[in-house]
Amino acid sequence: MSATIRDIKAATGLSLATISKFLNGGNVLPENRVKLEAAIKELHYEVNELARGLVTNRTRTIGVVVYAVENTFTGTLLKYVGESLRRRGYGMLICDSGNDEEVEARNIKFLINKKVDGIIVIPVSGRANFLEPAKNAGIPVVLMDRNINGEFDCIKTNNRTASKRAVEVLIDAGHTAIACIGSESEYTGKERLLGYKDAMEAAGLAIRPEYIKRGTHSIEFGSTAMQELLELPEPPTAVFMTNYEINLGSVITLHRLGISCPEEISLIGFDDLILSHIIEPKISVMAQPMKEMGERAAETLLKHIEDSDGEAAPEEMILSAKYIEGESIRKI
Amino acid sequence: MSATIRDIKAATGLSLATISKFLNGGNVLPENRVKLEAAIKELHYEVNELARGLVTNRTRTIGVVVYAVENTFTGTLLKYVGESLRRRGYGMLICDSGNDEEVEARNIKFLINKKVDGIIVIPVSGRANFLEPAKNAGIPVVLMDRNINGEFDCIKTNNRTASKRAVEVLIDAGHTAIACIGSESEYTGKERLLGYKDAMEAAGLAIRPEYIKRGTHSIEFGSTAMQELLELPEPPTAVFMTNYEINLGSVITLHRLGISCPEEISLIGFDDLILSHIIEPKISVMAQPMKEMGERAAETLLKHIEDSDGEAAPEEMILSAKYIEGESIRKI
DNA sequence: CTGTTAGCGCTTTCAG
DNA sequence: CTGAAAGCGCTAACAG
Repeated sequence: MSATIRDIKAATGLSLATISKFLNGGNVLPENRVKLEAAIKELHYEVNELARGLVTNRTRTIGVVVYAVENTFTGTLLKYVGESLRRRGYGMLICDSGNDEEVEARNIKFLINKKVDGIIVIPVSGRANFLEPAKNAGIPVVLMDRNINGEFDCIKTNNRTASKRAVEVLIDAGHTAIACIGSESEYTGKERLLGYKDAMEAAGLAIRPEYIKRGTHSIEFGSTAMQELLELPEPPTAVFMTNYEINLGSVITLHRLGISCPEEISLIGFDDLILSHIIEPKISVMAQPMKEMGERAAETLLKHIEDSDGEAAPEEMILSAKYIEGESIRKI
Repeated sequence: MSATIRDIKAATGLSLATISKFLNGGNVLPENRVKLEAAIKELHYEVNELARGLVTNRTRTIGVVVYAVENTFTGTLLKYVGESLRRRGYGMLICDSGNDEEVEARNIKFLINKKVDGIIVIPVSGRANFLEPAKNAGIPVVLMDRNINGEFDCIKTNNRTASKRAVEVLIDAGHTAIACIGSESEYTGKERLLGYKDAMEAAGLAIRPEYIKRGTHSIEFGSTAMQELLELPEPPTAVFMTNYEINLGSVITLHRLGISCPEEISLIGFDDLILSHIIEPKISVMAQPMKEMGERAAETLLKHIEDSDGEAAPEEMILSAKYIEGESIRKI
């Protein structure tokens, strides 16, 4: 169907080696350059990257595995990762795990078989064995957002510290009955809960078990957890919501029940994605530096690939989340 | 680095042909099957899809090019497309065009060079020449959401009819001063504006030029357009917002200016993505069948690939958007 | 059922 | 600067 280098050879009379050299930016005689350019245009020739990759053992393609593509957080990260990779001349092969660990494991194998030069993962959960095949194949891996066990490079934010800071904002506003809604299976959920406890303890406040809600990373859970908190005999006066989906779910419940924020309940959330700007009132949040995370992940991975620095010790890069003030916290 | 079929040969004593046959699901003697499985596990053998693709001329991979990955609409579509493809044994190679037509054109070439079996595109705009290379290479293409010029298969919704219906809902509620905010460069923007006009004309209502706002497909534009409408000497009593981003932008403005909906202004929007459920009040919308669109796109493309039906006439599949009632329309 | 052989389209020595 | 030849890892005849 499509033209090959042999068709170019037939059209120009040049040898395969010369054509290949030209395709890869090498020097050829001006007259040959003209002939080649004409033949390539004429025949709609495009390099077959399969063949090229087979011999060079490099595909200039990075696999990116995300736990859910439809998620705004991962979508935003993908955007920045993709931009960085493109700038460096790499393509991106995105795989969606659909929050399913089996699919995630298959995605990794798929990418290995496709001979990607490296893999970036925003993992579904905290189990790392699914990355074994990449390790065996010698393919560098960089994790984002959620760390696993220190075996791989990881770009993340100071989840625990930032969470402590978030809760301190509530405490500084005079709140003492502070609840926390978080995801239970993920790395970030665990870290952020620890930050919550850090702040409470540092302030000498009691941690009431009924104020800690843990469940899935979902709008649904955020919604029901908030409702349960409100139905307690002594509901909290402030809530720390530890991820974007929980921010959304919580706010849905408040709207549904007609509870006003910050008058009746104060909120602080995590992640400053578009929603935060549209919800009334504007929620105060700890914002993760999305662009920087994406860029750092791409750069770190490419450094490994291009320096092929064998077995460098895994690095953990921790970026700082920033406090963005909204109007969701009442001083008492 | 990784094991090849030759390593398996050395480990088992079998021939390349037998091993290949086994890898592709062929029958081998039970004892050989045992040997092969052991060797494969032992050596962490994984097929090199580059080599396989080179000889079979099929990669079982579909390229998907979207105008913006971080966009919830495309993310949702990607999710369903990906699920369908996986179910059929195909992988998905996602490329983000970042709303840039040059990047989009490069993405198509990238996918061709990677020898994908087919391409699904949610295009940036209405210019089709960027798909020429795919045509030349004989790679089937299916468009989603935005049609281009009838040269390719396309899965979309009844934008014009659905828009007419949306405006009729406003008219039926007694509104006559109805504005429309839409994107100007895209196929969907144009179609939806036509639907608006259809409804206005059918009802014998004047179409006031100052009530038609056209600009980019963005939250920013939705936001400023709504503001401009409100500042008119005679502001509209109802607004038809023709895409998701414009829904968001418009609502942000209302919130910022403290204008209440539906008391002071009535709204109807397009697309029922998560935001609609969190915004107060719940916006009435025309909802596109996201899952069906994704599935149909995948199925249509695979049919072309697997039947390799040469030059079948391009098909346009039109799905119906559904009216979802919210609380954003006041009867007058 | 198994083995031998040729070749997919490209890059890469190594000579010239 | 150019060319001839070998080979990346796999599949696909064809024989046996």
